[in-house]
Amino acid sequence: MLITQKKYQYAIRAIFELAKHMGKGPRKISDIAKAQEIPVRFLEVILSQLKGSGFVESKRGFYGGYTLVRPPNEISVGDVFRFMSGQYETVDGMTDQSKDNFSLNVHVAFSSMMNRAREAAFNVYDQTTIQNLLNNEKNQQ
Amino acid sequence: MLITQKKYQYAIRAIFELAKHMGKGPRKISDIAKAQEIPVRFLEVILSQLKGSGFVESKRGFYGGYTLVRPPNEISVGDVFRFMSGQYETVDGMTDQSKDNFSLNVHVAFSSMMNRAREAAFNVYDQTTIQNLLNNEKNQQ
DNA sequence: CTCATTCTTGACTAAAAAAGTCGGGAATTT
DNA sequence: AAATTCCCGACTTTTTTAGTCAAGAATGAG
Repeated sequence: MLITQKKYQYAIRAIFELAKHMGKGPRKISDIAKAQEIPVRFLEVILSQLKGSGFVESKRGFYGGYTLVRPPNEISVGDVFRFMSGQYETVDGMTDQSKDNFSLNVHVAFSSMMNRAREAAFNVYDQTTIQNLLNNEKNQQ
Repeated sequence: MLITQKKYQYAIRAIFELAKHMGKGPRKISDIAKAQEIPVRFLEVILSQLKGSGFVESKRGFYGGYTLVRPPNEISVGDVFRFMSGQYETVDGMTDQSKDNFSLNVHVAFSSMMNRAREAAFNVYDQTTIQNLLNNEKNQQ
């Protein structure tokens, strides 16, 4: 579960959209959905989760919508990904190693390598901020 | 689809097991399955696929089984992963960008970042050979 | 030759995760 | 009060991953 989830991408794109709208008041879910081609109902769920991250705030009613409450250069893709993955209630409490109980073999080396790979990927995510994404868009137009 | 699949781990562990057995003739599927705690039937499928990679060979009959045909230090985890992912017939032929047709925006920057993350992870996989895993096991015992 | 053994093939089923939907309710503003 | 918009939890659908199975074909032993 570490790269290709649509949900993660949607989360980034929603925040990206909010970043573009900063200073202009709250943005409606339906508008974000339209702009970024995300299924509205699904986006509701995602934004609702994102509130827990502290990156966004919401307001109901006529002039309601979502607002980005931290500067785009202080939010990295890694932050968002990390938050989103924390949202799944992983009930087990067991590591892969304790589950299959022959630890003194390939498992240790293997999972250490897996961890290093994961870190390498997150290194990239952490170095990319929402602001970077915004800049990149500008350069392309 | 890039990190946690059991199937990938099983593939590595099977090859690892064959590496340990090198020079002693073919190893039976059932033995590999027992040694590495992999469901036999599933392992059949995996090894069967792996034959296409050129890393292993098989032989039927009484003294049959699987053999590793390349030295463990010439097989990297990345090689195996790459081969295994190629095994899925990805029929589409479309990139993520051509699918959703608004390419001049966050998508470009996002997928470029995703690619870099993927490369960073594979960099780790490529640097780890089966021999490395063997050595690591020895050190721990 | 024939029989036990072992891999082979392709289709099949099961389980889990991801993606997406829905209805009704609760704030907020006009 | 009425329109608007987010909120919440449960639900359904789709996709992916994991695992199974039965019948067949090669191989070597006796």
